[in-house]
Amino acid sequence: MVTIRDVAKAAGVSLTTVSRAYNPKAVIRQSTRERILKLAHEMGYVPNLSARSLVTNQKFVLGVFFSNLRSGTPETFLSTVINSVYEVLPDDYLLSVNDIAHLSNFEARVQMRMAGVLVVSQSPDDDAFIQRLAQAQIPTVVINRDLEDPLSYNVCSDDRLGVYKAMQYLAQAGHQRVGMIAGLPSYTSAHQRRQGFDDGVADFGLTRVDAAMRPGNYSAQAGRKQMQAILDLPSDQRPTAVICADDDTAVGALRACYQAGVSVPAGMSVVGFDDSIYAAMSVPALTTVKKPIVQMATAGIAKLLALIAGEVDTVVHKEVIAPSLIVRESVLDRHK
Amino acid sequence: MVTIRDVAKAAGVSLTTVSRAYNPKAVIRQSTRERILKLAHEMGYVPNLSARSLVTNQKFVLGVFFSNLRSGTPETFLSTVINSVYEVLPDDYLLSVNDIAHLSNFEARVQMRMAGVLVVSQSPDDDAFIQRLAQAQIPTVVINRDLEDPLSYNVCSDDRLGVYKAMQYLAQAGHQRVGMIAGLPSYTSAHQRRQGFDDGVADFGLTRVDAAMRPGNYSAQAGRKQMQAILDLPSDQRPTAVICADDDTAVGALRACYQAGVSVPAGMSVVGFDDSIYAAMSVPALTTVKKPIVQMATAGIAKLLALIAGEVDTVVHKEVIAPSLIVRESVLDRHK
DNA sequence: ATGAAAGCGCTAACAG
DNA sequence: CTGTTAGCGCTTTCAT
Repeated sequence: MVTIRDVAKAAGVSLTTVSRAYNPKAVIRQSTRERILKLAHEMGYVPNLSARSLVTNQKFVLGVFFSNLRSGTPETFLSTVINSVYEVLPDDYLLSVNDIAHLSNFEARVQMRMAGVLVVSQSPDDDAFIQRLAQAQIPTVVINRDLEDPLSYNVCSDDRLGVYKAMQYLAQAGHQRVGMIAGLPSYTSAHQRRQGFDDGVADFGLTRVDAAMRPGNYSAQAGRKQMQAILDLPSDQRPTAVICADDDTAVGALRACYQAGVSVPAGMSVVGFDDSIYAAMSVPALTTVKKPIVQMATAGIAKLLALIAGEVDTVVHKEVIAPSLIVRESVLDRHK
Repeated sequence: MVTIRDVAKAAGVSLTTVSRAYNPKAVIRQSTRERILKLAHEMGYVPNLSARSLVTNQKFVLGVFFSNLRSGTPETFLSTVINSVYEVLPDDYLLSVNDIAHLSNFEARVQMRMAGVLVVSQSPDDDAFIQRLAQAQIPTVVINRDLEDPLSYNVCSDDRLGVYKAMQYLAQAGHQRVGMIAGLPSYTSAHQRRQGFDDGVADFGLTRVDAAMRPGNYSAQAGRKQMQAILDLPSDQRPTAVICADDDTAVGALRACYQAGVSVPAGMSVVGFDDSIYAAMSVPALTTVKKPIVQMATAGIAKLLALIAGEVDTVVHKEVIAPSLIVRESVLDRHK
């Protein structure tokens, strides 16, 4: 293993000079730096980060935490977020992927070793963890969930607006009677999506079909069961379109329609939320609100890197990104 | 920050003794060890791994590499593999997720810092990377792909057998005329799956419909296009069932049927491969061969940990796991 | 069974 | 602009 000493000897300078060559803001003659860097590279020298960490206390791992990797994390999140992180990750940093629900040894894994943490949060269950990060003074950015009382930087999407846009689209497509299969009441996003629904009904003069306002839990099972209940309604009492709290719910709803022999969108229109990978794959392909996960991840990681670099920004604590509507096949245009 | 010195002082022993308390195989009186460990814990002492690494050269990061996180990695792989790793990961290890196709700085990220690497390989493109790991003497296990000439431990699934099982099922369900939409010819798995098809045709007396033997590339687009071509055949020249090289292809095939007004499975049976997350979600739900990803990951990580621990095993270099058939709705039972 | 001392590879004052 | 020196927190001989 070639160390800084070997390089120093070969270059005919002291350890310190070599060390400085690797430190961008050290004062050193440009020509010496170049000469050393070139030589070091030829010799196959790679700085030992353990040694550096030991003296500087710097860390070279960036942590990404998901609420629960075993269930509930939309699969697209994982790869999308990881990719976004790598876009901008300094090339001596490692990216560690973790699961809040099953984390053990916070001290050794997180506190001692992570330069910063990006939390992709799905639920308030993560609050204890987020608080712990704050206490440990670890630079943290929370994305995906709207933090009520932000202890950390927070980048989230405007879910209310997303559903509102879907409602507008429904109205324009000539729908009048609408229903909704909701999300888990304990989730902030569920309320925001419901709010978008209510605002849409009010602003676009739609009719809320109370018997078609159903509870749900972000699962396909619930989506199926609740859509069955809606389809059990006499056809003149049914809504012509149903907004689902997420794509899983919507896919379940699609299945219920299929099994009941109701064609989508001819007999029932369905709208999802998230734009998960199977939204485009489903039959029919799902019209859905695309959660701006790429934008949240990109903005979040940029902020995190700035925090780590010490560029503190005490003003902006929350950033809200607008989602967009992806029109596919599951909503009928009643004007045609 | 509390260091080993502080603990030593508080316990009235030397640094060395505290260090020994943390080293399972050091000679130290049991009662002293317990006393020290308890005290250290109370004081909030956490061993500094940078310092330990510096002297022992041990590493405390386990790397998981995927062929390409931006495309081609079935989404389920990611979370499944990560979960399997955490099942057994020692709690002072970090898990780092990486992308072979976009890896930079091998030396600093991998060579200097990873105790071992689990490669979830999709294609021969990864061979250069695998070779590099071998050269760098990094404990490595490659899963998911059948390595022709294993430089590393290799855990893969018997894809031939998987398709063969599907063929058997088709035969039992009364199908006679069969076709296939294949995978990328450059992939070993494509050949193995094709072999399973051919073996199935031979052993179960099925009829291979040559006009329905189509190329593919593991994408829904290809699946759709190729199924369209199959559906363009006069109905008496069509196969009654088509095996797809993977679930993406199968989902595309499902769409083609839907658009052509051919109902699945009544008018056409479709079988996938992988058991990806949308296999259960599709309409109709896909009958498919489940790739034993959990088993591969579990076996692979166990082997990797053994390698890291220095328990070398020069005999077994490859482990092959049998996949299973998941019966859902996309195959017609022609006996009914 | 325990302690003293040396040193892992590097950075950070402090001099020059 | 460059070199000398003193550690960072820990493990490891070598004594005792």
